[in-house]
Amino acid sequence: MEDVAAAAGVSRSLVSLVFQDSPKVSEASRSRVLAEAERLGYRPNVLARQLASNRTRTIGILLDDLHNPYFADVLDAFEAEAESAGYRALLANGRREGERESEALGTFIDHRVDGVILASPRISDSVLTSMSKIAPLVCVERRVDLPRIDVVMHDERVGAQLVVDHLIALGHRDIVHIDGGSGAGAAARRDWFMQSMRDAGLSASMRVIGGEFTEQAGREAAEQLVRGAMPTAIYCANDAVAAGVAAVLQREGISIPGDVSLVGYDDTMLAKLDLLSLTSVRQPLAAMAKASVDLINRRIEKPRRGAEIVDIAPSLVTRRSTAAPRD
Amino acid sequence: MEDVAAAAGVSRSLVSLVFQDSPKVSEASRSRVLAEAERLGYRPNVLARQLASNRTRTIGILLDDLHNPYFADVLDAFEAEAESAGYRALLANGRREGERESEALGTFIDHRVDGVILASPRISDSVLTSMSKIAPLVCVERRVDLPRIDVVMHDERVGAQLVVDHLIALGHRDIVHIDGGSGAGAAARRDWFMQSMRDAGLSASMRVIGGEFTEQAGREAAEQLVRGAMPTAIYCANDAVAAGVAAVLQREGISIPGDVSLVGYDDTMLAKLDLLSLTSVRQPLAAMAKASVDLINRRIEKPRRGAEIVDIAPSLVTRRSTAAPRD
DNA sequence: AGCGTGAATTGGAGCGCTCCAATAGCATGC
DNA sequence: GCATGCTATTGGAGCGCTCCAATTCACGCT
Repeated sequence: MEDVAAAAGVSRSLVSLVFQDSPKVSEASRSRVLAEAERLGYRPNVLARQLASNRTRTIGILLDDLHNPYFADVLDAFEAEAESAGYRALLANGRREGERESEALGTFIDHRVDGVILASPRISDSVLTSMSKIAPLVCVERRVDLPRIDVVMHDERVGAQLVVDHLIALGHRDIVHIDGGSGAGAAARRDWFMQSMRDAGLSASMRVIGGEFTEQAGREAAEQLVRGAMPTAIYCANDAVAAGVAAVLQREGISIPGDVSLVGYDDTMLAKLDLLSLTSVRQPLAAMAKASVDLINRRIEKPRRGAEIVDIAPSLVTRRSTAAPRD
Repeated sequence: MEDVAAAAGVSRSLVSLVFQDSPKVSEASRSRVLAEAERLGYRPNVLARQLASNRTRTIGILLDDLHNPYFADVLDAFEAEAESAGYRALLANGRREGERESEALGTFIDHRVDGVILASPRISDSVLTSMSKIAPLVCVERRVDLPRIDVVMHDERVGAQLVVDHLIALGHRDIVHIDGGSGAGAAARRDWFMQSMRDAGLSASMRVIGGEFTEQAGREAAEQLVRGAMPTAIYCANDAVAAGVAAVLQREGISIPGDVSLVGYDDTMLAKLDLLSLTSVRQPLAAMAKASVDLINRRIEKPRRGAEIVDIAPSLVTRRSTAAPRD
């Protein structure tokens, strides 16, 4: 920096201002400094800059599991939003363990991020509370109820409603839900399914099978159905479960959607696969990302604000896995 | 830090040494400092530490596309390896554009990472060359030939050999390869397939169809095959292509592996899907990660070392998509 | 000529740490 | 009683930047 300043015949401060895009630098000085910097191959040291300004313009994004294609979509949306709001995104991989997640959160704090977005975190409330005193935290898809922690959810009620309405409109009545067991959000998904069915006057023909958010769980549930009474439609807790179900049905020679309609959740890469072409609920990730970054910005401005909960409505993407039931 | 030092009755320097795990601190001082730090909630500022020490103990990992499940596997392996070698991993998402990748590489450099691992990068040689003067660079799965840039590859020759041997052992002779077009590594994959077929004396019955590394390309190639002469086995440039092929075959009522055997590449989540259960070549990611981090370490020690190329043999994972051809 | 104005520029303190050379403390050996 | 060699500590300069208050400068105005 010293060298650039000398070469351009200005002070170090002026060089600093140029690289901050300050409006109060004359055009002449600006271009001279820029030219010399280019010539000398100077790039500002981000570390020093962050240390001196006490602002990193960085948001930490903590993901649960990058193997789940859903989180790749989540990442994309959030990274894009952070970037367009002028932040750099730092990424960490929680690998489905609360312990590792807490650690990653600590790393974010150590790096003085301006805020952290936690996607479906498993971290304990006590860790969340203590961290929330240091940096703004936003929980996505987990409804925590803690003093200064904002929450962004997609609206499970709407999701269930969309699925049930779609299936009923096609003529289905005998619908099974394979749930996500004790996984995050599984209870809400199941409960709203039941509520929607009841509202439609179908409490008699609705069924729920216990599962998990995995392909394996989908296979097991499907085998159980194949041995017993098949419904005309199966609504799965997520796309992975639906993939497991599809595998078993195919092996058994049961056609989708000819014999049974299949619905997933999350609209991941799996649903888009032509082999599966799965009707699925698409979470409003872009809107959720926008809301999250907004909440962080607002909490930076006003740290003592009360916690907010934002709910955003999902949409249904219909594909070839759903159709009217036979006869 | 000042406060901790005062509370523990020692100097700032001593506190610094404690947090560096220096061996020359007495047990008494160490525990006193640690206790006070704990009590006061002190955590060292990573930024200041990195600035002062001029070492970040951080490796940048540049991925091409997190939507491709292959890269989720790559990330896992490399992150784990970096961590166990005492580095923190910084992640960036290139999103399949050389431009964005160059930018991300610039960000890494700005953050003074100790080294960068580039997975299948599309960056131009000139950018690579200039960046390699600032930080150690390792290219994974791209065979660049530049002065100080090390390369880690999995051995395409072995991969092709494994596939061809497996299919021949099952009794196949009429084998089609759907290639990756102009994608990274596609040429090598195709060429070694042809070489292996020739070596087996099957040049007459071998065929290659032009494609791309996408599901869409797989569908198109499959449609072409369905309309023309079907082989007894199809070897795809990657798993996504195989998924596309499988979708078309299923729709046409062509059974896998009854009528035709299918082989993929990369052994991603897709291959593991029960619906597909795809025989696929597994890249030795853990070994590749280890080699990469090693190369970075060695280049930090000896920056002017000549470029090295490391080749690592992959393995074949056989699943239900391959079997002996009909009669 | 003297003045006020606003824009452009500058000097220097400070961000929170590391690291080096210097110092303190203390048991040894003679 | 003193030099010697340790190890445990300390002071202070310095990492590369930002940011504030102060200064300079050119300009138009009375």
